[in-house]
Amino acid sequence: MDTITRLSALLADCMKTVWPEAEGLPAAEEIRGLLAVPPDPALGDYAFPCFRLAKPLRTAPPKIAEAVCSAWTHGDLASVQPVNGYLNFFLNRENFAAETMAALQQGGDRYGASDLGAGKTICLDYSSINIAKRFHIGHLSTTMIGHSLKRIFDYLGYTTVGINHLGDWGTQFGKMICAYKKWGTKEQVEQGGVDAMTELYVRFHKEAEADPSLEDEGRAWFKKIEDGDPEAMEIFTWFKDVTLKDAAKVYEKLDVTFDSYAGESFYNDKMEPVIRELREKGLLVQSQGAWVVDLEEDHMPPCLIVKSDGATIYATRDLAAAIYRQNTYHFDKCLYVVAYQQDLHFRQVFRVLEKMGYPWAKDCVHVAFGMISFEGEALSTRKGNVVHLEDLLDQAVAKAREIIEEKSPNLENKDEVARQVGIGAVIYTDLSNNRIKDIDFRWDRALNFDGESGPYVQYTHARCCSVLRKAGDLSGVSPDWSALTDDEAQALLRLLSRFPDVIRDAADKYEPSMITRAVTDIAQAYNKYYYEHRILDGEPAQAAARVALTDAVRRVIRTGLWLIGIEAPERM
RNA sequence: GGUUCCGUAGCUCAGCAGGAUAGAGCGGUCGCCUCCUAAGCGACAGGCCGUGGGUUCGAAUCCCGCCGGGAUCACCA
Repeated sequence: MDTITRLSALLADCMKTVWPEAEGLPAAEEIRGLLAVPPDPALGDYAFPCFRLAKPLRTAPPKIAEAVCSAWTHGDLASVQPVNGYLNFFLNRENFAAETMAALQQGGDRYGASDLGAGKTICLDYSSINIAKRFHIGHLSTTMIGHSLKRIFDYLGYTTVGINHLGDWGTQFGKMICAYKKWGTKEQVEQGGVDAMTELYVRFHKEAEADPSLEDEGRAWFKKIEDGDPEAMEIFTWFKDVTLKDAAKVYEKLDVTFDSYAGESFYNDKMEPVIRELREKGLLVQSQGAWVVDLEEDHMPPCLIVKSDGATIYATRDLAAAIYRQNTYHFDKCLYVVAYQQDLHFRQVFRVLEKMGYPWAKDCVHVAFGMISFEGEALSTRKGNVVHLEDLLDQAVAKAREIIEEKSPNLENKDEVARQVGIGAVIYTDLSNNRIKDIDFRWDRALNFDGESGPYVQYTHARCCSVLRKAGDLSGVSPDWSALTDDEAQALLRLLSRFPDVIRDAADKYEPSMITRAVTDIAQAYNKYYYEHRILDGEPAQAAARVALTDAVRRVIRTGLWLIGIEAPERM
């Protein structure tokens, strides 16, 4: 049991002793939640506000605080002082250090991991790229938030299923084939890849303005895809392969993987049963020539299921996909890491699932994130107002390489470290703010390696590694935890002790940025500690304690960075 | 207009199941490498927490109104 949990339990007992008859006293668990950190460390390490006890006990808060203080008998754990209605606890620092270090050492490389999610499955729908489109910065958030959440839930013992719900269906693919047949060559697409496909698509639209009959030809080609025409399928599948090969390069750089690439086309033959089911359940009504599910009682516009031309739409596919995922994976949660623009769409789809009588509809969650713009303007492929992710990653790596050349000319594996640092910087920026915040991409900010940044945290990790290399072997020395009773070490220990809670909070809120912030705080606290204290000098027992703390920081930073998808080089 | 999200330092943001004097980073000014990595550390400057009410012993945090901004409102995804 960690120190805070013990403190909470003892405080609950203590209050029960003082007021055996009282009702409405908080239980240990509740106390743990109410414990606060005082604004000034001089006031104590933890504080319990007594104000809400005033009513049940019919006593003024300062009196309550005094009564608890005089009954407190656990000075070995913490001393306590009454101040203005607060119980201010001063932890026994050596004890806190010893307990926290014990937990850290017991956790080892899996500190903060748990079996909380044992037997539970989480599906994550993220990245979900479109076929024939280049991977650009607008795809980074969904990719990295999803990837990070997958690692976080893995770490907490859940079974996770990462799904890249490919955007590989729709009339545009018919148009692309049409354009390819008219103006394209095999070599052109083989060599030009996705860019060549985009060119064909752009050309199609240009020519279609002059010759509207092209639109019909495009539609005809899409119909052929739907019907499984061999030639159409061959080209379509090929386009898909080329796109995925292109995306694979980026995924490899980011070290992002998926368990499934079942995209929209995968559900082509799975929508008919859904439509039938909706009809049987009496949910489908005809409106303006289309079939919809009315959601007026939910204050939402109707959910369109079948268009007036008889074709299905993305809501239909999302319904089919959700049902398929539940039947296949039996998920406990299905997370959709998709931009907030689609908020209404998901609310509609989830509501329709509920109306269909699926109790698991409530387990579908839209993990929404903010929009990305570029230097203040909306991203637009047509206007050329995009930054391709590969370019961004390459530039970040190049910048890292420059800095290494300047600061660590003797580093052995410069290219490898430049790759880790450059990509880490990009990912850190993406996962540093609450996901709902819009991001205005700016080159100067994306390539800033100072202050709160990926490289800063990685640097701190490398610094820990450096200290540990110089420490030599202290395994025979029993650490003297009283060497960790200073303010800086205690601040660091507090952050480290809270880290497992942070992981759980991040999972509860689907918020990787909480991890980003936690590792940043730990890095800051360590850098401060590093400047205030000599780690390797002094008595062996003291050095052993400080080295152990350094090793704990190293491991926690490494774990934290891993959870957000960033590597931790040992030198930089 | 309906729905929904957001508004905290010049900029980017933490803090929001209410708690003591609102915190970081960037940018600015000024310090710190005979000592474990200066991609670091410290100091200074910078705030009616959009605004007006309400609830409360206590509100940046909860509720309501208003102002400002984003997103969205069926045959694209």
